[in-house]
Amino acid sequence: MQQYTKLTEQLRSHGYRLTGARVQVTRILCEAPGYLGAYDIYNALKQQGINVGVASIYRVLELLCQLNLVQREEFGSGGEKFRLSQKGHTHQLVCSECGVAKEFGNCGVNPLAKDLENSSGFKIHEHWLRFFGLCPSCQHKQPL
Amino acid sequence: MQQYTKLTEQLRSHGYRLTGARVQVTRILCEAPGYLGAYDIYNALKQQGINVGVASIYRVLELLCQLNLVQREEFGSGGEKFRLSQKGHTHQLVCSECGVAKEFGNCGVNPLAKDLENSSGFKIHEHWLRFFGLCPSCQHKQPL
DNA sequence: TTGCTATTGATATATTGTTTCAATAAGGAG
DNA sequence: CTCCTTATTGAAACAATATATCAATAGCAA
Repeated sequence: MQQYTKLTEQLRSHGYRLTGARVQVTRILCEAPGYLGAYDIYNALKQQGINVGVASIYRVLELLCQLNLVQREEFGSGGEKFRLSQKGHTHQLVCSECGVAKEFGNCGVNPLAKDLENSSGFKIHEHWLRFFGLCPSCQHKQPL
Repeated sequence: MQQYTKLTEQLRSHGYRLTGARVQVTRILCEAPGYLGAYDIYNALKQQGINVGVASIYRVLELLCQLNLVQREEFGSGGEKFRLSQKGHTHQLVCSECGVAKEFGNCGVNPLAKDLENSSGFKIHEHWLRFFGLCPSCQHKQPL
């Protein structure tokens, strides 16, 4: 998992100790297909017999966010979600059930951005385009 | 405040009783300039000497959301925020410095949504388009 | 006014997030 | 490899937000 190695090296090279908590949280993030909440990570680790305090998980996530290695998001209820930083700006297709997120390519909103800059006086430097829905696998699950 | 009357009539015409809790929560929403959290409403009412249980506030908000009279959002930490429905779905121009948000009109991404449904198998039910930038006033402030 | 029942507030509980602090372990020095 | 410093940790207490339950209440139709 070269992604994982890259992250831990980033931590080291910024002078941070490579501790158990950091290693484990980073590993879970690398293994996850999409967004995870702090308590998702906590439970995943617990299930693997690894105990990392909730506070530490938040601390690691905060640190990884500061280093731009992880992105923090929130959508729907249930607090903030995290995942490995992706290249480029955010164009996502997010499953509102399981949190899986797929990126997609260009979106064609740049002309609109230009118009908005002119009409609003804002200096736009970023945009998100995000679709929410049910992924194929969640569509087939039984509703409880 | 005709907005307020419209909301209460909507409730009545859907067969819901016009109760104290519904009236008060609706009124606060009508008076507010922007987004409010459930506890913001709770405290606003308390300050006016009106007691409405937290549970009821959530119930009223849920109901108003179902009737599409209120929109639920979340940005930043601190849970969900609510405000009266605006026309159209969420297309915002957000100042990354001061948080001011301006809505803007239609965005033309629906064709893209269709394409994505076909190529991904997702069942899309919502989207966000959000631009981030510096609003005119923040452009003139000194950087710290 | 009365009676039915949708609706409520209180309460308990769950979930998410932050703070504090003594104990621990990472990793450089020797 | 061992010691030492101190960055980092986990536990626990706390705070804020959200939901479930249930007996009591208040809307509203008749």
